[in-house]
Amino acid sequence: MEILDQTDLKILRILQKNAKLTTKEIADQLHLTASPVYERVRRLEKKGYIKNYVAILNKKKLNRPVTAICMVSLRYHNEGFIDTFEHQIKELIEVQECYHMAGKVDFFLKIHLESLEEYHEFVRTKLSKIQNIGVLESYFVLKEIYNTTTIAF
Amino acid sequence: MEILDQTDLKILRILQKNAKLTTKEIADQLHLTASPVYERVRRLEKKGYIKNYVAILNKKKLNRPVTAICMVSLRYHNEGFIDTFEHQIKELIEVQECYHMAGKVDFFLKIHLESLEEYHEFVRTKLSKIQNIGVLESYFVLKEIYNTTTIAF
DNA sequence: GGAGCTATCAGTAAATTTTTCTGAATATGG
DNA sequence: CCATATTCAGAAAAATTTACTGATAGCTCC
Repeated sequence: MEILDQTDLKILRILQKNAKLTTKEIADQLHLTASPVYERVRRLEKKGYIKNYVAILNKKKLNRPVTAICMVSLRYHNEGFIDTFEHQIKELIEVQECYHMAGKVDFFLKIHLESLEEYHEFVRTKLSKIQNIGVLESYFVLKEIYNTTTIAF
Repeated sequence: MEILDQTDLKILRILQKNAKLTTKEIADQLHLTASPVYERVRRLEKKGYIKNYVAILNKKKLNRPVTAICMVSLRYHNEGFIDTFEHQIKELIEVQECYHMAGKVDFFLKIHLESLEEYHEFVRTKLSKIQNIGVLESYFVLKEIYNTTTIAF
């Protein structure tokens, strides 16, 4: 299987919305029996189309109501500096996402915290300890309008 | 159960990394049997600590290798305009996340696409059709350094 | 058009997991 | 110290997963 057919795509669309459906339930939606659905899911996992299965938790109930976005620019852009930055960012447990960007900022971070005070502490004791940061711009989420893990295809 | 004990927190930490573990496997990690773990998971779902279970797919294999970040500012900030914007954004299937921000930009979007050309088309035929957009800044992800759905707690 | 090959599917049965229930042990609070 | 509530282990039933078999359809090359 090098290319996916419509059935494979449908299965992926279903699973990225709800991974707790049984193969039988998926099969019913696709007018198939459980066997082919089971085999296709296994194949999609093995081939790497499905990276993993996760539970999505309620941030607010777990006392992480603050989401901050950080735009970071480095002072120097040697390869070594960039790699070092990447390594150090991965150590910070508050960071959920980090991207190396094209444009006027170098890195983009999404961070989940308990409070604005904790953000202050995060910047003071962790981010600012990282060498070579030039510019740091902070933004805060007022309201989550839309947030999904699915991709459209 | 109004408050979570350490066992509940451990279960949540495990499930947000791997939702395919059996209750038995989780129980072994916690030195318990399957029954209490099963009951706790059910309770955590029911109480809303677990929002849902999803499969995380491989964007690149599904031909969505381009991630763009959009910063949007509105021209006018009446309540009606903001609500309208929110509604219209939710219709755009390319948008995976949208946040209303505090600061010099109003909205933050994360978008997954097939190519840079498709981004051009997305802005031309969809974003620019939304009324009242003042400033639009685009950034592109060069490299995904870190990207998880987990939160630290 | 037909033989041979491949891919996909349905059906079945065993293995595993989920789910429910019961009773024991431990903590809690008057 | 007793009564109550909570949490847990264990067992058994229900459901699902997993592996296997054979049938069918589509495709390719003669």
